[in-house]
Amino acid sequence: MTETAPRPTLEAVAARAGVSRATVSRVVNGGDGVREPLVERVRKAVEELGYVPNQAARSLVTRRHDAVAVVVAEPETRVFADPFFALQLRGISKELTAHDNQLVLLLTEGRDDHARVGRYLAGGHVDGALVFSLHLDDPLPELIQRAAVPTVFGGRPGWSGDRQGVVYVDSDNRGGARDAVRHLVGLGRSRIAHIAGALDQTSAVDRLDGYRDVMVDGDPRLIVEGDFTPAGGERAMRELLARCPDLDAVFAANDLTASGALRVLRESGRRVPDDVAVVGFDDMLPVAEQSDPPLTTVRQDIEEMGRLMARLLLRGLDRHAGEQGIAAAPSSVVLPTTLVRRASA
Amino acid sequence: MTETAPRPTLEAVAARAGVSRATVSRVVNGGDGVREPLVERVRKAVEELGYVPNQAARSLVTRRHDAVAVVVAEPETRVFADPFFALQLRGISKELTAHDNQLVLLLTEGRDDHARVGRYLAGGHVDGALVFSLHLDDPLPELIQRAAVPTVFGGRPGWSGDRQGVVYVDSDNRGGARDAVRHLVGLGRSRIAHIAGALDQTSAVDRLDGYRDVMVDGDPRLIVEGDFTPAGGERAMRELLARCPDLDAVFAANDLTASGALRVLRESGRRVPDDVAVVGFDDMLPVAEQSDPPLTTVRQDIEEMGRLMARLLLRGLDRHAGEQGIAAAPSSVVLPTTLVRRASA
DNA sequence: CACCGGGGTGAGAGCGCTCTCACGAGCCCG
DNA sequence: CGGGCTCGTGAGAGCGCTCTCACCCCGGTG
Repeated sequence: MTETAPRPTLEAVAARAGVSRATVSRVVNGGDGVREPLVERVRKAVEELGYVPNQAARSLVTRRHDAVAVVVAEPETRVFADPFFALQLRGISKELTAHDNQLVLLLTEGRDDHARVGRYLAGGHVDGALVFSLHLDDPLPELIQRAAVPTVFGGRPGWSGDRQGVVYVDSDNRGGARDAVRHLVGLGRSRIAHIAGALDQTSAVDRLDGYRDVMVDGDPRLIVEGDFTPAGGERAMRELLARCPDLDAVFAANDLTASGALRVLRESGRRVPDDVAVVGFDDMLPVAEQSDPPLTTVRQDIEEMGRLMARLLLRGLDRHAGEQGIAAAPSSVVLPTTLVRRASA
Repeated sequence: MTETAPRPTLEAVAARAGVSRATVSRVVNGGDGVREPLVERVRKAVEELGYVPNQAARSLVTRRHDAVAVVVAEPETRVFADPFFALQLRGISKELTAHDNQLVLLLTEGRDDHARVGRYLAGGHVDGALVFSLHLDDPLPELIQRAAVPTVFGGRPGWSGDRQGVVYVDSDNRGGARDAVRHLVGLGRSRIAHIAGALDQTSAVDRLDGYRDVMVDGDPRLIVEGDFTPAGGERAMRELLARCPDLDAVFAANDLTASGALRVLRESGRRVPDDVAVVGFDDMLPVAEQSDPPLTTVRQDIEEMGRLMARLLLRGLDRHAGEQGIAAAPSSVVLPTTLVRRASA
């Protein structure tokens, strides 16, 4: 809690180096077109004075902030129940750092906050935004569209790819689900149930679709909606067992759900994987690896998703600045998933 | 990815409202000392134009940014293995938002990043910093001290409270550990082991101290160092069983460690809690609640810790600005913990 | 040898805001 | 009824930086 000392300005550096402000500015910003001896002198002065450019002054004229907002809709309790969020953030952070951009974190919590975020983005405090908006009825995308800030979404937004110019990064939820179910089929299972996630989220819908892709003409009673939580998994599993005691496999929408299902299966006296094989989704380590038995699941490279989101955004930002030809606007990316085989299936 | 429109300036609002820039500025910043009719006119103009102040221009003159950096040392894999980090962040975010401050997230990863963070903080881009630095040998605190930025630490910093002016928020790790061990004693256990956390972190040291507070003259062979991970818990538990097969209770440094211990105990044929009672720490829900049996553990109010850190920092910032009397510099806070009884002990 | 051109450098005008002052009303008091 | 007050308002000077432009000094050319 110390008082901040007065910091040297460009002017001061210029005086010390015996050059003009303009020259110092040039050196500080790359040094192109300045002759070597001068560059050296300026560098020395910068060093000696411990000069650090004033970002506010710079932004004022450049209209650039080298900062990106990351918006996370809080009601996503899921976001806090697993390391998903943290990993993604790490990927984003790495990429932003590599390009000298700052990360401004905006966590929202209810309607009022949405307005706040909208105002902030519209306020032009950041160059772009990375938004996690997984619910179908989320008002955030709307606000962002109005704020006219370059944006990349994490996860396919609810209103689908219809609106033009919408860029997102997502895992191949549908393909991953297909792989999971196919794996179960390959194991000789035929009565394969699915505990879906909360179906107001695209990831849940996509995983369900993937399941259906494989289980064409499957028994609809084998599908129950969960909510991505262990408790939801338990509830759904009980219902499934009541409905179809003959099921021999379960594909759960995520690992948390699977862990709940596992518990109920154990209670009911079923052996996993002997009687019922179980596959999860996410490969959320503390859960998947520690569960009993360890969970076969679908892994998505979460950190890479984050990194990619940032990369896409920055690329888009460059386009605005550089205008180097018609570098196509970045388009959405869907990352592949991989099946991780453990003991449960 | 849309182009940002040119935004109205103070000047424009002034023109529309038929007043001077100064008056608009006054209204925008609270409206004190401006007569009602004018306030109204200005408000209307602001509304109609959709005016949002340019933060860069404002910062340039006020030297305030209304932004706080949150620095998280990445090597803390622990930080990403549980919702700890996310919860703390949520608490911080809430508090900052309530005071119209932005949250700039700085994740570090190795030495280079430390320098980067040091430069950033020294650059005066933010008004203060909240730093999570849990390792004893962390160079970050040093850098921060040099950057002369008001700072509040999350968790007691390694070099202890000796340096004056250091403010931190921590859980009562020692007290919580005492409660845990006393609970085991109350259960009639006497051969109580402790699997410590990584002892280069103050939280681990404090929990160990708490254990020792109760187990005075305890068998030193009952203490093994872990590393806060399930794998570490397994390893430590094996060693403990080999050393002291007669142990009847385990206090683990955190829930993850406890979950590893639980698995080894099960393997070894011990029943929990009948043969060996187990207590964890953190009350990290997905682990503590889902483990088998559910874990008795020590809960800390993580979100509150975050909120408190932010509050302390903002208060310190105010002091610098307001100078309202000798409002004592904020001092460190240690939050109480509570024992949560479940099935494992 | 005068001229032109180009690259390196400096001067200066803002970017949008806050804040200090000076100023002009009103008001109270003598 | 005039002199001081206060309160409300406007004018204007920066905050520290970037960027355009003019200038100057070269070397190469006609």
